[in-house]
Amino acid sequence: MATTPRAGKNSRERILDAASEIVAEVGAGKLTLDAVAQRASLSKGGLLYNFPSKDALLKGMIQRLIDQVLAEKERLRTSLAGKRNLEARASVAASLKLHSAKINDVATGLLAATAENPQLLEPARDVIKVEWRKLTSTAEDKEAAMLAWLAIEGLSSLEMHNLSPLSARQRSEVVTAIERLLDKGIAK
Amino acid sequence: MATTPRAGKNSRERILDAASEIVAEVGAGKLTLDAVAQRASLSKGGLLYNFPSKDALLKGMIQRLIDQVLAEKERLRTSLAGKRNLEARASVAASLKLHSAKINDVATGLLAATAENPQLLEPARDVIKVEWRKLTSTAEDKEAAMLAWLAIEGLSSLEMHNLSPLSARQRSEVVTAIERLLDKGIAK
DNA sequence: GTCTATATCAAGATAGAC
DNA sequence: GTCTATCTTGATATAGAC
Repeated sequence: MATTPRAGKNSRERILDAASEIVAEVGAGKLTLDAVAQRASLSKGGLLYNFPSKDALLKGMIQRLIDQVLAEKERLRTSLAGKRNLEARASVAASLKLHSAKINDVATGLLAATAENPQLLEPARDVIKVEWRKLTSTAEDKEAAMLAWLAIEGLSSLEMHNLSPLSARQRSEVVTAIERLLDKGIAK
Repeated sequence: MATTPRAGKNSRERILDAASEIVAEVGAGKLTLDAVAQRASLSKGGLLYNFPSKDALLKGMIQRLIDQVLAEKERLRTSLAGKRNLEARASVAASLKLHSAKINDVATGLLAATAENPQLLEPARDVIKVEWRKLTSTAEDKEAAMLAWLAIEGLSSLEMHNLSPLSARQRSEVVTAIERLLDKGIAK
């Protein structure tokens, strides 16, 4: 039903789609080669031809996810151009926008999957470092920008693990407060 | 070397210690019944007598961790008594204090371990909900308290996964900024 | 309450045909 | 490039003796 159309895609993309769907729907613990192969409508052998190991598959999934998030942030940065603490705003907006999307469930699962092999997170580390550097070096109010970014990070991490205690009302209060923080800063 | 003394403890505690050490040192992916039994100096059969399944073991680990964190927060709340936005401060202080401790590595690992069985996080969900309710209902400045708590949550989540891009300097700037936020609030 | 031995199973990976 | 069949391993869990 909610399955992405896969006709016309090459095997690699089809496999990545299938794997992401599994992670999003039933969690990384159920991400087996068998399951991926079945969902991508090909055999395990065919799967392993495209991704020679499970690690290679995870690596591919993570890279694609990173690319998607960066692209979204890029779009939002453009649409927010001219605002104060722009980079922080773009990050906040991207995080909020992606939250409701399937992509977030994938991220959650992948994060869990990296527990056995933290090295898989290396590309994410690099990206975060670069984006953070942009954020801190271009902010009009560095402290506000850092806090806003961290707060959104906290919110998103809690929601990822389904641990968020915020009511819908509180959540929107928080979003408003973050915007105000980015506008006005911390009181003197 | 850094092994906790285990003489005089009952099997249950010895097992929980051993399991926590494994998770902290080599990650949840290596938390096998064999490894735990060996480290706790007993057989796999003996282990399974105390915890009839791996899930039961994980459940025990998580509960003990929650108890430890709550106890730490309790102590800190007392020592901070009288300050503005007390609950938020106690959470922030507890999070910062626990960061350097072994307990944080255990938490990281356990979080990963819950990927296969999200239900294990249920007790954590409950505790977070209760603490959040205290925080929001007693805060002198609710918005500041919420943001401070979320920011610390974000920092701690990033550090858990070794994803934090903050330099040592920036980290202490952030801590200072959070304190200021709790003192003065967001600017009007 | 703890031990040894073993059953069972799931999953990643390989080999070679087509 | 994809398939089937098979190997191998590592892990949970059970059974029954001590």
